[in-house]
Amino acid sequence: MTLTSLTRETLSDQIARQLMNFIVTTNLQPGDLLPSETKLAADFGVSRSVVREAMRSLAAQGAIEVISGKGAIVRPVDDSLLRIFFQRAIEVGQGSHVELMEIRKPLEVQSSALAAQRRTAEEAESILETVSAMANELGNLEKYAVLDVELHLQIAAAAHNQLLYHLISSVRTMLHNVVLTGLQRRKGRDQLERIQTVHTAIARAIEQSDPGAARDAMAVHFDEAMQFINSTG
Amino acid sequence: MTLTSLTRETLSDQIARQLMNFIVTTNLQPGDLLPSETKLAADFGVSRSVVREAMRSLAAQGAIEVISGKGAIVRPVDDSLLRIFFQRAIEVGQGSHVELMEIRKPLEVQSSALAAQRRTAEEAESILETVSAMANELGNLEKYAVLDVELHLQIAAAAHNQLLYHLISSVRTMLHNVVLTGLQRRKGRDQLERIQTVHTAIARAIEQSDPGAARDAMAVHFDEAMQFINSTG
DNA sequence: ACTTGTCAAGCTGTCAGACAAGTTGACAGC
DNA sequence: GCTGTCAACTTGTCTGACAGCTTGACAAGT
Repeated sequence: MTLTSLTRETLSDQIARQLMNFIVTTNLQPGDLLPSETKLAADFGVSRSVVREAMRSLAAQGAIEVISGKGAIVRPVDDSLLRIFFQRAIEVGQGSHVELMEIRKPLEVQSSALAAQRRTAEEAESILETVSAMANELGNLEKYAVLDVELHLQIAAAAHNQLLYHLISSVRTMLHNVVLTGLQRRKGRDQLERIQTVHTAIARAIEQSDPGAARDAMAVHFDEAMQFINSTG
Repeated sequence: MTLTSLTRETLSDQIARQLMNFIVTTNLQPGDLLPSETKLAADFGVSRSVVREAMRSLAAQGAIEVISGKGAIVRPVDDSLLRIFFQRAIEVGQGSHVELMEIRKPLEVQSSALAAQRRTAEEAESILETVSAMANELGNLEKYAVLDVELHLQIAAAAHNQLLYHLISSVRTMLHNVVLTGLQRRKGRDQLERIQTVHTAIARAIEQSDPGAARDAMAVHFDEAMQFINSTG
């Protein structure tokens, strides 16, 4: 017989669970208002403190947002939880920016391949537009960086995989400074033009529904980016 | 001039942030005890309720664990936040098991390649041991499934990328039932032997420090797995 | 018709104080 | 050495209170 330490579930934990369940089963949509703390406390037969602590849990997990004087509204699923995870892991030294890049590469490669398979005509067009807009900003690093984010997210969106999108988006956010540094190291116009060439290849492969080519081009893109991030000095 | 809606930060949010900061800067390790709620309330000059709500936030994010009658201890970084994210995304219909598989594949492929580059001698050996242990359980699906999880996690550990490890571990947990179903569809002994062959190829490539071969073998493994998951009936 | 001022009702944020229940360590008794 | 008891400290929950914010209704003034 094996023994396992037992823990009574606290009231607020139970209520947090029930509230989450309530949101899902009654199909509450982002923006919808939850009952007030007083009412919930009465319904559950507990004090307001307990309900408040339950809501604090859900708010900390990004499931709801509590607005003072108004109430608690349901929040859409976004990448905030992922960002908290990555942030904390790095803070505590359980992860690094290099590790993030090692995750980001295969995800973006997959994103590129899926986009080539699933992109709508509109998505393909707007990706090509972004790439040509970037061609005009080779002299403006800041604008180029902004468009670069946009491009990668457009591709991720065209992959039509929301989990993948959130992952890429959150990892990208964490790496923002690293990417910028990498770009700055390639200040030379010829270097930026090389990036532009690869970007074009990716976009074209997606537009031509060629997953293999899209995958390869994105892989090249990341291998080259890695070089400039690692080149110290 | 652009206007932006402003929000006062609540006391508990401030305290949650400061507490997290305190944990990191004073280098508290998992298991270490935080000051008591009463003491913190006194130190911060606020009521105990506020401190409690702050701790509830951190507990919901898995940063600490509050034990009744004892105190709050620091928790190690694990994949609980990731699991909450995936769980919620799927509950709300913002994600699916297919999407999870599409994420899992590139991550495990990368994991396999990195493991081939970085595995220690001990890791290579224990991976090979697991594979040969699986060879003896071809008739026992349950045991085989348990060892399968172990193998993939051993490989992820050998990749020496903790973020990647947590991601793979959490995605795998979410897919547990799907994987089991996939295995059951391959009940035929010859089918399981095919899996075993590929597993062996992966392990051998890792042992021989051949990232390319490891990558390819893992990709094949997932492509074949996908077939049996998708084959309805 | 449209803005403005005011007010009441309801909500969240915070406080103080209380008691129950769990944990721990010290210590006496066997 | 083991056990039972007790005191000190901790978290869990409750109650009642008040400040500050949000919203909607409504009257007053243009």
